[in-house]
Amino acid sequence: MNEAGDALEPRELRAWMAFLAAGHLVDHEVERQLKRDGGLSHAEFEVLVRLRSAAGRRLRMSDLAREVMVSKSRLTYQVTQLERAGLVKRTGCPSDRRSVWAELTDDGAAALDRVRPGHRRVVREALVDVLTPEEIDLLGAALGRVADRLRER
Amino acid sequence: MNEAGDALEPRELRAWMAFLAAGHLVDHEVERQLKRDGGLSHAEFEVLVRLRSAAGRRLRMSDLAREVMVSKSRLTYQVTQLERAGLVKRTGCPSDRRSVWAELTDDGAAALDRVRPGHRRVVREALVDVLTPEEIDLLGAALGRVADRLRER
DNA sequence: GCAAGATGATTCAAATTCAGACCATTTAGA
DNA sequence: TCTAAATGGTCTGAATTTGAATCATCTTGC
Repeated sequence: MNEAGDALEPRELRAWMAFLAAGHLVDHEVERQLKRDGGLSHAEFEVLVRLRSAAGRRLRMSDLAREVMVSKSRLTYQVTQLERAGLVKRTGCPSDRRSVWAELTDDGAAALDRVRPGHRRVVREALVDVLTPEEIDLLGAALGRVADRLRER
Repeated sequence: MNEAGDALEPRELRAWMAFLAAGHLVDHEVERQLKRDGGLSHAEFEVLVRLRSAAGRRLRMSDLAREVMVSKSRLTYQVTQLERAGLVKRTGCPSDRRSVWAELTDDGAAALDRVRPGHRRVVREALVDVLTPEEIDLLGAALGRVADRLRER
């Protein structure tokens, strides 16, 4: 019934526009809180979060880039900034001398602790608390599938 | 049961991460297609889309900025680029001499026609076709509510 | 053991984005 | 009618992002 290039149906269009708008607006809130409470961009925050939960609090640059979904050159810049702020440090990896470990410092962990409560509050207020538990589950399942599909390419 | 700064429950966390990841990945696809097929960024494309559906194919800069959800200075830059490419033109507004109309040109409309089929295909393949009709509806309702809440601030 | 290609990361210049200052006009209020 | 505040846009310099080029190190296949 719908060819690939046809206009979206109203229901589809509504979903697409809501998806776009919610993405923009929520991210804007998140960005604002992180900047205000810790001087961090959202991407920088994500870097710290991933490092925190990694074994030995460290990851190789390219794995980190993959997880945070940023380009390699962008990550290089961000890690440089974080390093300058003392929140992360770089170490050479002995087994593969091409790669570089980015490692969370104690200051980095502390910075994370400082902003995380506010961050959670924003995620709650902007997204979680606005949805019913059923919606939460369905959102997780549906958008999880969307993300998985796009990752496996 | 949940205080504002507590960690998210697993179900909530899954939804939040899926929301983030899907946002990034879908936007990446959209960006890629628009750049490839028409040399447009997603934001530029949105500008053209809004102008197309506006009365007289034109909007004042600040209304446009509000609709596309970009800062005023960013829109100034983007419209300058689009104008340079001949897809949009600026006109002074006679009733309020502060404001400026951004108006879609015929070339702009043509450019839109050129990229739109591909754009729809991407939205279909990345999002719409991955979801059931029920999920589409629920996504529209739930995220529509999220967006509305954040807009009314 | 070695050349050719893959991989990990950085660098560079150009393009874009940001935040705030700024200018012109309009609106409201005394 | 004036003036202070609000609004609409642009501009500026600094920060960030992009994409291609580069460099060094691994891996493969011979």
